[in-house]
Amino acid sequence: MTDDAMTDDVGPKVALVRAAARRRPVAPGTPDVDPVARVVVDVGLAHLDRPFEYSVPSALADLAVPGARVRVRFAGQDLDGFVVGRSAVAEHEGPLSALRRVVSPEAVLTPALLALCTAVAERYAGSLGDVLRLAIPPRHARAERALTQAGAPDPKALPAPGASVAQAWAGYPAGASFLRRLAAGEAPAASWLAAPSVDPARDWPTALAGAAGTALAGGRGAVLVCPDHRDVDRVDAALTALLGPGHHVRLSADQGPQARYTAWLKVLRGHVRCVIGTRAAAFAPVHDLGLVAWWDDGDDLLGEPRAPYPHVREVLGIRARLESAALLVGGFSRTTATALGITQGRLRPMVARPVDVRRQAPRVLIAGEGSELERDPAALSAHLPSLAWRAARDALGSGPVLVQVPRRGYLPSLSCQSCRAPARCAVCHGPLALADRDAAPVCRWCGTPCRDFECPHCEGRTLRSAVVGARRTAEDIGRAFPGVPVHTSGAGSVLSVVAATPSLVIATPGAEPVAASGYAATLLLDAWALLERPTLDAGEEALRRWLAAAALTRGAAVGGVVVLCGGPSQVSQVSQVSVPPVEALARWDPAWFADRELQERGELELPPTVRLAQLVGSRQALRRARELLDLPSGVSELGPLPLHSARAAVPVPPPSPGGPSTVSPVGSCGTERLQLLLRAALPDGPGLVRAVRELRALWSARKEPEPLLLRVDPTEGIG
DNA sequence: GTGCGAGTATGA
DNA sequence: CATACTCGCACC
Repeated sequence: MTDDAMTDDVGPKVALVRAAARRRPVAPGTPDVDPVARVVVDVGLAHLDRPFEYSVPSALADLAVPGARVRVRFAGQDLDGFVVGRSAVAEHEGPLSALRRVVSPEAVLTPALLALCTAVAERYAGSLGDVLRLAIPPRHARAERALTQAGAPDPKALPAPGASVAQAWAGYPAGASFLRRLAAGEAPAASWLAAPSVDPARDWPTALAGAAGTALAGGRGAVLVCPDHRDVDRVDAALTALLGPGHHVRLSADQGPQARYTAWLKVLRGHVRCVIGTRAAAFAPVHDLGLVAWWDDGDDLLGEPRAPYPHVREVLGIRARLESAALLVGGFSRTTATALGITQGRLRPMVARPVDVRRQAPRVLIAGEGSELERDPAALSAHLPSLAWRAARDALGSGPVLVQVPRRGYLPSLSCQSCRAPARCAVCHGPLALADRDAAPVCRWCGTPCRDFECPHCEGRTLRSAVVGARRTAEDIGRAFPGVPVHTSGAGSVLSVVAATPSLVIATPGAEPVAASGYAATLLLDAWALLERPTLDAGEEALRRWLAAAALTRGAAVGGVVVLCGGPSQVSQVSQVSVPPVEALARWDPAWFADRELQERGELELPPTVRLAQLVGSRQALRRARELLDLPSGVSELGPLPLHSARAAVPVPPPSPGGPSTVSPVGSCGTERLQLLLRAALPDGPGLVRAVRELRALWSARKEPEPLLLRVDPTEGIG
């Protein structure tokens, strides 16, 4: 920092700064052009989340372009940052340090990306630095060099979106006008409920690719996001089929650093304008963006697990607005968040004709209605209702049968044999689970093995499995259908496709392989297990998973059948009562369910009809947080309550005699973590989020000793 | 977070 | 009066 540039240029006041900042360094090596750089420094402190000014040594004048990665001295350490602007004069009164190094002159933080990341940080009360880390992949110098040497590719001729796109969207009356407006450079926004189709010319990946192709043909770019890489594979293939190679790139977490950065650079440099990828692809710096689209809004993989936890829905929604792009959210089901967009007039519904849905959707049967007393020994041994067993047996004559099981692993969840209460850890009251067939049960929260179980309610000492998991089911079902090949797909080994020949495919939700020309039948097991999850979205999530599996099944017109097992209707008295997710599946009417669910959320003042913010910490931390919080009017406080109260259906028994000191804290279970929820009506949401952001800055500036977690739009602990 | 200066405590 | 330490705040 011995640079003389630093002393020279702290001069006249700032009136002309804005005009001067617009000039670009023209003559290489000219030292006096915009010698001040505004730098967003990655200092992990909330109250320092703003640009700082540095002097630009003349040797770096041409390299330190807006968007470049740099290294700067900050508070005695070398930190990474991005140049976000250059100017002739500093606004900062004191002396400036010099940029230490330009890591790469590649302008990775484009103005559009900066605007997007700033808006996302604001929306989630997070820091810009955190969002930039999600948006910009780590630099890979070799990829940068290799791509530079390769040079920009010749723009290949784009095939005009022809009959194939029209065909993929033919089943949707609103499709033609959406595509027309998209092609014309407008910004339509739609919630697309895909009709199930096992016809590759009309399936959802082809339709999505067609929408992207339409944006490209209109001279604009497209960003497509899918929850996982298998969905990305399908859309990737559909894009290649439609556009040929070279017009799109893929950006997904399963790529290596070099492949990922190469693909990202191709987008940044404008070599391609179409991206298909997993959630981080929502930030891909596509030029002239014309379309943002994502698939399966309800999949929790679209929620970023790192701070500030932005959801693809919000990122792409903000982005469509900032860049005037069309927006398309697709799925076999519709989330309440998307249904809200429709009622607010932000989204237009795009659905198939009822007659097409009826033909293309499988027939849905609810096991337990009517013939439940009839028992088959083979069905019994497979733990299947006989209706399901017979459906599978019949279907195996003509193709593969999918069996969806809601939980992974072997006997995953345990309860008391005598009173059926969920078995809980003696240390922290987390749920007990069997990881292996032979090992002792283990707490899923703190990992403590449980050697001698004693039920706090009935003093029973025996455990039973509450839900039969995937591996167990595969063994049982395999025995029930001797001679039929059995495939499993789930955590660890996920299959993407299975052949059209008869086989049994046991899969956990989200891991169902696609069967060429569709499954002949699909069994959905343990419906209760999904429905009774004590989370806000249990019904929505159950229906989403059922529809996703059912959509891989042949249409009713060609004998496709889905059997829902272990659902509420298996208790025949309950079948009279409407269980909305079950009814929505049977009628294949996700729109009805979403509307109904949204209305219920509205009546109960639950998200997405209100804005929630969550504070998590010790009792002292929350007390202090409330002192520092400057809440606008209209925000209500709920709690503080123990964080896991929703999941801990069992009351917490008193600590064993001998005092709390004998119970050693294990993991996070030892410290008492409470949550305080802040709730605001949607119009007051920005005020709530601003208050949370200010609290975060204060907490950091005051060096509060206790940790405090702040989260806007929490997903856990709000059941 | 780190570095530093002001202010305060401690001891020869 | 010199040195050791804490506290508070700026960090460009």
